[in-house]
This record gives sequence, structure tokens and C-alpha cells, in this order.
Amino acid sequence: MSRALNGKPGVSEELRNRILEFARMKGYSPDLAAVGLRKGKTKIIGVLIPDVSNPFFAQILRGMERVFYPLGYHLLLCSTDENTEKEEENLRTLLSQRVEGILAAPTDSGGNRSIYKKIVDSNVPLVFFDRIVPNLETSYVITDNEGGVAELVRYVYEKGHRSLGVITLRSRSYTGKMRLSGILKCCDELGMLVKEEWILDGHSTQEGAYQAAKKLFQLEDKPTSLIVCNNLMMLGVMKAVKELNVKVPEDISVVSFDDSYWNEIFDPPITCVAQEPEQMGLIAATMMMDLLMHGSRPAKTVLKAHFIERASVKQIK
Amino acid sequence: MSRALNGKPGVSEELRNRILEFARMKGYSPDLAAVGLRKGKTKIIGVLIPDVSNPFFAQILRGMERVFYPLGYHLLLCSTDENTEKEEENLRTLLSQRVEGILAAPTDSGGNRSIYKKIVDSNVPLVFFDRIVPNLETSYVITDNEGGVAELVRYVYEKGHRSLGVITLRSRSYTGKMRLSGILKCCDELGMLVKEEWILDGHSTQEGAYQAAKKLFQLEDKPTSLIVCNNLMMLGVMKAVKELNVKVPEDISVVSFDDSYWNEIFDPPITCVAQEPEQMGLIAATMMMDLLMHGSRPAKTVLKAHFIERASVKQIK
DNA sequence: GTGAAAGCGCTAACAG
DNA sequence: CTGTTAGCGCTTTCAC
Repeated sequence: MSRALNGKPGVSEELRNRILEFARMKGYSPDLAAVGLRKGKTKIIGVLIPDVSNPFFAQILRGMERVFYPLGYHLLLCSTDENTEKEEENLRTLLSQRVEGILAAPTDSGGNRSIYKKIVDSNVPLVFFDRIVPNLETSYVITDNEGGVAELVRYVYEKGHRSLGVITLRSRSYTGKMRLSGILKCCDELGMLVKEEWILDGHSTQEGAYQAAKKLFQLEDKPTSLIVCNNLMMLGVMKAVKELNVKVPEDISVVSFDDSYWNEIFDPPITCVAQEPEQMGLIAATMMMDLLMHGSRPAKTVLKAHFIERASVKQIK
Repeated sequence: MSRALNGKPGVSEELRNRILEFARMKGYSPDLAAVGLRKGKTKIIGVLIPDVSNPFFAQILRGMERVFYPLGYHLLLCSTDENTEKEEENLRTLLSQRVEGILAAPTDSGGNRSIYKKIVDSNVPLVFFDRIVPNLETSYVITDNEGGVAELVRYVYEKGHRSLGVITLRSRSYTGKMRLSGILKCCDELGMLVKEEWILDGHSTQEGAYQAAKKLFQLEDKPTSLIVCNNLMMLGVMKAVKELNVKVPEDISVVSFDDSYWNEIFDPPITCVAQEPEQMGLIAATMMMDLLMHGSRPAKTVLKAHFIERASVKQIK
């Protein structure tokens, strides 16, 4: 039976055909759970993502799907909502589902370290993307966050700006830490002023950034430029800009980490550094396949964010 | 063993505790595939989606996740890329994975009818969302496409417009058919002129709509208003608007089916009818749970698209 | 209250 | 070339 259905040698053509025909007639479909149980291979990969509805992660997901689909692997999707407990629970379930590997964008750079450690130790292939848990022997793809923000800061500096505001990500997240520290370091080197009250927490969300931007725009003593730490927050800032009728770049110049649909069509179009989420997903998935097929050593890739000049920064003489 | 671990009665406290302790020490985690095999319940729901990277579907997915997660169900994700063959293959795999139910946005309103029919007949709970295969006894949630476009057309008409262009979805898709026919029907009733050459196929994509809009904008004989049939295509139209330096609404008035991040921050902000994707996902998921738990009759929900007036339509005297 | 055994659907290994 | 059997990890049933 099995031989015939799976096209293995050792069956006569005639018998094989009879079995195949019978199977078709009965509408037979193999139970992959049973196969998985027997073979110890489920053909399922677990993906842990903060939020699918964020286009950035949605595009990553698409990149992954693109490599797994042709290889017959399927994706079990879990959202963490940036919640450490949910992350832990999801991780446990994925393990229980006996996924062959886990792709994760960890919520917190330290929070669930011990669980990830356990996963690594138990030899379940693990690949981090976008964010990492430091000092863990896993494959990962991340963007050069510090390099990316440095490029933005330097650009603004060269345009003559000497003061900068920042709308930050959740401070506990890996990317949040990297981007903020990168900005401050670069500003420090260049002698760019970043007052304490110009650093506002946008909580990684559109709404958070909207509130933060409103607060900033209403300050007496404002910086001449503003850096926004991700795509969703840029959207919140745009809303505040419109609502308070702020003129960009006349009143304030704005740059953003991440490019997204809206940066280009905003008026003025926003200068930014872009990541390539789909590419990142693709790479992460490929790393996973490498781990799975060749059991190779962990690979580490740092993607460059590429600079896109548009029209949201004013030249100051 | 099983009794102790699952908290079933019939075991002494002492033995139970000893077993639990031992399990914890050994890092035991139940094999859900085996449980599933034994119980005939995999706790996995299959989701078939055209494209995760489309924010509309990503948000639907999020809505689904929100109801399934607390109930211990997990999502197996498949992308069809609007490709009928991929859809068929994915459907087969989902069935083979013995998912307990399937949530699907079918690619083509007729294409894979027979497979869906088979799924229904084999009593696997099936819920359509956003799009349906007509005349199939399943639950579904869709938006009132005809009502939505009618609202847009009537609004434009009342603003004094008497000619309308259309950027359409892929003509084979359910939503594509419904929206176009709704528009034409409404225009016919009102006496709104829609010339053949003003109906342009945007192929449901940003790029397609970009090309289509450019073509339209360069026509000698243009309509005074334009309706764009979804969110992604609106983005393409925006790009064309910027590139050709078209003035909205002075040169041409624009309305859109779907609201999305960018409609609000565009200049001018776009008048549209909005769907609520997360809500739709939530409802679809709830329907699935109903089917699963109570085995109830198929439920059919048609959501109203709600009108949002912004500033992209000019009043003509 | 406890242990042992059967069997979910499959495949690999082993006889015939 | 073909038919049978054991066992993947679990739960349910049945016997003690």
C-alpha cells in the first residue's frame, strides 16, 4: 500500500495502478499527522511574530512562505502581541506540535532567554529575524540598526541641522535599544543636540507616536529635525502633522527608519532608510532549510538598511 | 500516566504529584500530533489567504488569531497568490493535515468550485470570508460590495459629477465582479456616464492600478471622477497622481473602496467606504468555532461598508 | 486506585 | 513482488 501510494519501488505496475485508482475513488488523502508521528517529521515550521497586521511582519511572512511552500513545508503562525507570557506559551505549543523548526522575532531582548536557550539546547532549529536574543548560538537575520540610524543622523547633520528629536520604539525591544543607542552615539560624535525632552516614547505603535509627536510639536523649544524609529510610528507622526498643521520640512524636518507604502505618497515624501522585509523573510527561511537539511552551523546575516532621499528634510544654511 | 498529566480523576494525589514532578524534570511536552491522531482532533485550523502582505488580509488574520488563540487552536497558513492551482494544492494539504476546519477567501468565484464542494460534502467545516463561491452551503462573512460602491457612486453624483472612470479588480474574482457590476448598475440608474475606455483593469495590484491610472490621466477625454476598487490600487493611483502632477480633486475627483492607512494621510485625504478587516476575521473565526462546537447550520453575514467623507471629491455646480 | 493493552493511520522492516 | 507486523506517542478501555 504505502509503497504504491508513495511511488516507491518494489511494486508491480499493475497493482500500483489498481491501488491508486481505488484510493482516488475513495477520496483518500494521507494523514500527515500520522506520517509525521511515524517518521518523526511533521513538515511544519513554527513562526512567532509580534503582529501580523504590521505590514513589515506581514511581508516577512510572505518571504518565508515563498521558500517553504515549494518545499512542502507549512507554517504554523503565532502572534505574541509583544507579550512575553504569550510568547512563552506559544513557544511551548510549537514545541508540542513538534514543529521541525522555529522562526522567531523575540519580544524582549532578555525576557524569555531561558526558554530560547532550552530550545537551542534541545536541538530544535531556531532562527531569529528582525530581533535577537543576544549571546545565543542561533542563526539570525537582522538589519544593521545602528548603521541605518547613523546614516539618517548624518544626512540631517549635513543638511545643516544641529538639533534632533526622536520618537522611539518600545524601550525593551532589541530594535528599540539598538536604534536609540545608535542615534545617541552618532549625535554625540557629531555634536548634535538631543535634549532629554525631545526623546519621546512612541511605544512602537501608530497611536503612541501620534501622541508623542503632538507633544513634541507643541513644545516651546523644538528641535529642527525629527527621527521616527519605525514605519507604523511614521504614520502616527503624519497624522499629528496634518492635525496640527505643521509644515514639513519648513517647520521641522523628518526622517524615518523603515520605508512603507505611505512614505512615498506623503506630502512631502519622507526621506528614510528602508529595510527589505520580504528579503529578510526569505533569508530567514533559507537559513532554516539549511539547518534542517544540512544541519550546518548557525549563520548570521546583518542586512544593510538603504538610504532613500526624498523631500522631508530642509537645507539649513 | 495520561490520567495524571491531564488532571483526570482516578489517580491518587500522591502518585499524580510524583508523575508531574518527573515530567517537569524530564522537560516533557505532550506530542500534539499523537494526541490528535488518537483523539481525531488536531486543534489546527487551516487558513487560505490570497496574500498575507496585503494589509487587508493581514488584519483579517489578526482578527482570527484573536479568537483562536485563547481557545487553544492554531492556524496553519497558506497563500494562494490568487493562483487557482496553488489554491487546490493548498486545500489538499490542509485536508491531509486533518485541520479541523478551513477558513478561505477563494481565488476565483468559480474556479475550484468542485473542490470546495467536496470539502463541504465531507463535513469539514468551511467558512468563506471576503469572497465566496456562490451556491455553496457554507458559512460566510462578506462585505456588501454592491451597497458599498453604490454609496460611493451616489455621493459623487450628488456632488454634481456626471461622468465616472473605474479602476477595477481582477475581473475573475468575486469581489471584482460584484463591485464592477454594482458600479455599472448604479451609474445606469442615475444616468452617470461610464465610457468603455474609462473602465481600466488594475489587476487588483498597486502596480496594475498605477499603470491604469496613468493611462486614464493621459486620455484626451477624461471623466470628472474616478472610483478605485481597493486599497492597494488606491496606492498605485496615488503614485500616478503624484508623478503626473494631477490635481485632486481639481482635475479629477477620486473615491476608493476600502480604507487603509494611507487614505487619511494623503493630500487630499481620500473619501471612501471602509471595510473592517479585523472585524471580518473575528466573525469568520467565531463562525468556525460555532460550526466546530455546536455543529450549527451555516451562518451568513453581510457587513456594511461604511462611508467616510474626506476631501477628494470636488463639488460641481 | 493502578497497570496493561488496544488502536488512531501510517511506514519500515521482515517474511513468504 | 506481495502480505504481514511492529511501533511512532498518545488516550481509552478493560482487567485487576
